[in-house]
Amino acid sequence: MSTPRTPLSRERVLRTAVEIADAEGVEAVTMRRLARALDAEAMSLYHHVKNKDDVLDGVVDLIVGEINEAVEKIDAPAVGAAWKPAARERILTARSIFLRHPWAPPVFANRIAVGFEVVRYHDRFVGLLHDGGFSYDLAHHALHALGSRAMGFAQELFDPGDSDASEVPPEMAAAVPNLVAMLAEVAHDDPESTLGWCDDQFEFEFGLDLILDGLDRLRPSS
Amino acid sequence: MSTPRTPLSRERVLRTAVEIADAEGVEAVTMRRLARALDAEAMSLYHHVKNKDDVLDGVVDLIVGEINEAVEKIDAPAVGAAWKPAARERILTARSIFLRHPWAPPVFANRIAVGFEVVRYHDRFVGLLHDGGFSYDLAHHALHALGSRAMGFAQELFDPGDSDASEVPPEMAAAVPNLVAMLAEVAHDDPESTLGWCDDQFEFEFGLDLILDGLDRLRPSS
DNA sequence: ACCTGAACACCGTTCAAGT
DNA sequence: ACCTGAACACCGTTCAAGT
Repeated sequence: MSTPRTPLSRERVLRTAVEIADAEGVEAVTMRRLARALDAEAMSLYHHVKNKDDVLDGVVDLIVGEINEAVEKIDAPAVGAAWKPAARERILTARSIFLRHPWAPPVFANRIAVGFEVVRYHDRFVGLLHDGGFSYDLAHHALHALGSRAMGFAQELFDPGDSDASEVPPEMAAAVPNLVAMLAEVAHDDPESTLGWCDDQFEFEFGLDLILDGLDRLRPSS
Repeated sequence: MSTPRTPLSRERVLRTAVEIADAEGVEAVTMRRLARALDAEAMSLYHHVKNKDDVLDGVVDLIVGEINEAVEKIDAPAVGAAWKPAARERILTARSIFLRHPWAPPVFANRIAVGFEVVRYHDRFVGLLHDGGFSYDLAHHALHALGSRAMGFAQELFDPGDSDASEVPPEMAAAVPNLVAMLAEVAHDDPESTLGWCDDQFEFEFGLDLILDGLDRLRPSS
């Protein structure tokens, strides 16, 4: 009667979690919902993952695994000044993976535990910087300066360009004259930003290049 | 018998929420816990706040209110090249407020709705940039490039300097040789980072100066 | 108007029991 | 070993009722 179910496994649980999040958002990923998608009971999951936090940690590492696969494929040796376009390409490739999982950045931001794939990504990035002439000390500062940008996404508090100058209520407009003036001048024609609450492509690249250029200037023997 | 209770109000609810978060962390801020601290029932809160999201939004704005108060106090007119030290001081002052509320950055990162104080902070910042010679267009890019740094905190994915080279397990060490080499060289003597999962002071200022310097270079008539 | 108790519809997770 | 049902201790929130 019942088809032979494929057995549960950590791998399968995590992949299913990503599928649910892609389709319905992260908030839809509950232990009960996850179990239902796997045709099992919620409590069965606990034999393959420690708890819900473990699920989210695993999901993060799964996605960074995707990123590592894509990024290490394009890897060409880059010495000296070539570090910058190489780093840029890595980062924009990483970003392209996030565009398929727009719910992921906020989840990443809230994780404390770092999995192997995240460590691996940063290891390769440090290698790239070092080949480019960075001391390990400067490479360390570079990672901090880039923050989440090193992995392809920016976390922004709010997008002042999202609103229209004409839609600011008058009593508020008087209190924030500079923003109103800015909005009047900045035509924001892109229909929507690409990574949800995050950034859009142009602003991401603007900020990225600003930092990469700054780092290049600090690079010894440049 | 019972002392005359001060009546509930949105203000009082939000202030209490901040107190609880300061003392026990944000996860302790539940409607029931909040009500108990106010000597009321959970359901009474709903007459003063719309729901829990509204509480968190309000808490964010309350803290940015603190920041605005501190930041606008130190405001000296800064035209031309003086924009940079002025922006730097604003941002580091904002940061000092966050040091009193280390639980706040992750909460900020997850909010979508932006309150008046957040808008006001950015309005003044845009004004400062404009007085410094930035076009509104460049000021807009600058806000995006700075992201949360404009308000005084950086969100980092993980701190590679947090671990010790000697404590990396051998089988992992072989897989991430660059990080091991970096950790061996980078002596991390600061006892702990200042903003929880975030950044420490030196790295924050390093990244901040990198961006401010880059922006200054793009500034017209510099 | 402001406040309340009981109840509802969810969570993640523990436990003792099944195969 | 792997899986399960019932139950526990929480959530945020609705509702009808109190003053």
